[in-house]
Amino acid sequence: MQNNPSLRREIPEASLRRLPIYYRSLQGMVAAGASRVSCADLARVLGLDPTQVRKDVEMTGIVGKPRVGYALDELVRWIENFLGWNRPKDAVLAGAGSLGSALLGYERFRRHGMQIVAAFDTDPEKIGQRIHGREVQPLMFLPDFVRQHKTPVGVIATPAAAAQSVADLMVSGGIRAIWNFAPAHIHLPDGFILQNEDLYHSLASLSFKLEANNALRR
Amino acid sequence: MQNNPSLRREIPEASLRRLPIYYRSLQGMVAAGASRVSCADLARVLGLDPTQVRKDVEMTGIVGKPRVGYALDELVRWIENFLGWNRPKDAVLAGAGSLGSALLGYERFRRHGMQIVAAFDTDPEKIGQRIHGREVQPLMFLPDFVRQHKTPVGVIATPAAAAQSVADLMVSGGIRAIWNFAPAHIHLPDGFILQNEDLYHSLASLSFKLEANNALRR
DNA sequence: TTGGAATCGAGAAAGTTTTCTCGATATGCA
DNA sequence: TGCATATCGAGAAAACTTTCTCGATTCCAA
Repeated sequence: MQNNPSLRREIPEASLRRLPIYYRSLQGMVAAGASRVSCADLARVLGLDPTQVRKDVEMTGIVGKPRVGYALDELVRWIENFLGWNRPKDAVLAGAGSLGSALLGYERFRRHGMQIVAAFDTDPEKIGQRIHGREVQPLMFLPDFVRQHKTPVGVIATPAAAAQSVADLMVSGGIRAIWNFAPAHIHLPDGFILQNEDLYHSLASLSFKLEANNALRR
Repeated sequence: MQNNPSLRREIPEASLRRLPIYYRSLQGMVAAGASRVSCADLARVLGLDPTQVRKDVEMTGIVGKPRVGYALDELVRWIENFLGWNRPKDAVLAGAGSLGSALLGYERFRRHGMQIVAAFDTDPEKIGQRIHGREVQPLMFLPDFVRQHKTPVGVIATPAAAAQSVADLMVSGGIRAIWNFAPAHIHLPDGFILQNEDLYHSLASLSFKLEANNALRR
């Protein structure tokens, strides 16, 4: 089960986002006591196209048996390994508001490739508080922390106005990837990884579909 | 500025998700005192392809002037109208944990097509509490509330295990769209709108890219 | 008034993702 | 053992999205 970097290029984003769905279903099947699974099974449960599932699953590098499918536990491990979920990366959090606090409480991130090891904020009220076991530190300490601990990931849960400067701070400390929850466009130098988690994107999609649905009903 | 339902079909999801990005940039430009904007301007600021921006903007139905672009305030209004962000829909929240509480605090949802008007939970500790001005009610009251107020949207911020049953409850009350924050696959009858907001999707993408990046550095 | 430059709008081309099709192979049953 | 069936794996086709190209229009400056 090796990761050939040359094979790891050119993976469709859409496939990447479907793997967690499979992963979750598979874990449910494990819990239900199953030991083998086929792409057709997965597709049936999730309402997806079987071929699409197969293509996605093939990406991980696993080889199945015709007429049988895959060994359930093996497929789970291949997905974990493919996504790097079995090698959790450290992350720092900027912004300990309600969203940031909620993120700090998500212990399960650890089993999905990430653990938040420190939290930072500018609010004197928040600094020094402990949230889910981590003490909130002054934001200005963030770059040093990242530098010393070689933290690869930064999570931004600040107001939009602060997002870019926080990102710059993270970059200055040597972070390599940013998970941005602030509703703001962030610019990073080339080679840095940016993952935006913008609720307003979903809200746009949801709102539009609802309007279209309204129109249909008239 | 009318919404022709026949024109509102077949909008690429990707375009729908880019509109909020434009919207935000445009508001920044308004704040900066600009009065006109071209697709080229937007593309430059956001690092996107100008043609793509133009195609997306055209979807809203706005007509621009060659050599000039669009009137800034007009474009903002067209996007709002296209997405339905100027006609906020009521929503009920199920699950008043840390994420649910954070969502209740997002007053800005109202300007983006949605307002959470009530919160529900099963935890006796939480029931009766006021969170950001709304009292948490017993989950079993949700269907009646939805029925009486004709609430179109349900937000699920419960643990994964409860997600499907909460969704069924919402459907039974006559909800039409569900915004699901629980990491669970939800099945809805045909015709219902489901928007999944799954942090693990992003985590998969982020983690994978980081691994690929690691591989490059070796 | 006229020429040049910038932009829109629309259609064509290229690229990407999803779906279809088919051959190979393993399993279970007669 | 031999046959029917389910599934993988791979390549082709179809659908969709993004990017390219070009003509039409408007503004600005000479």
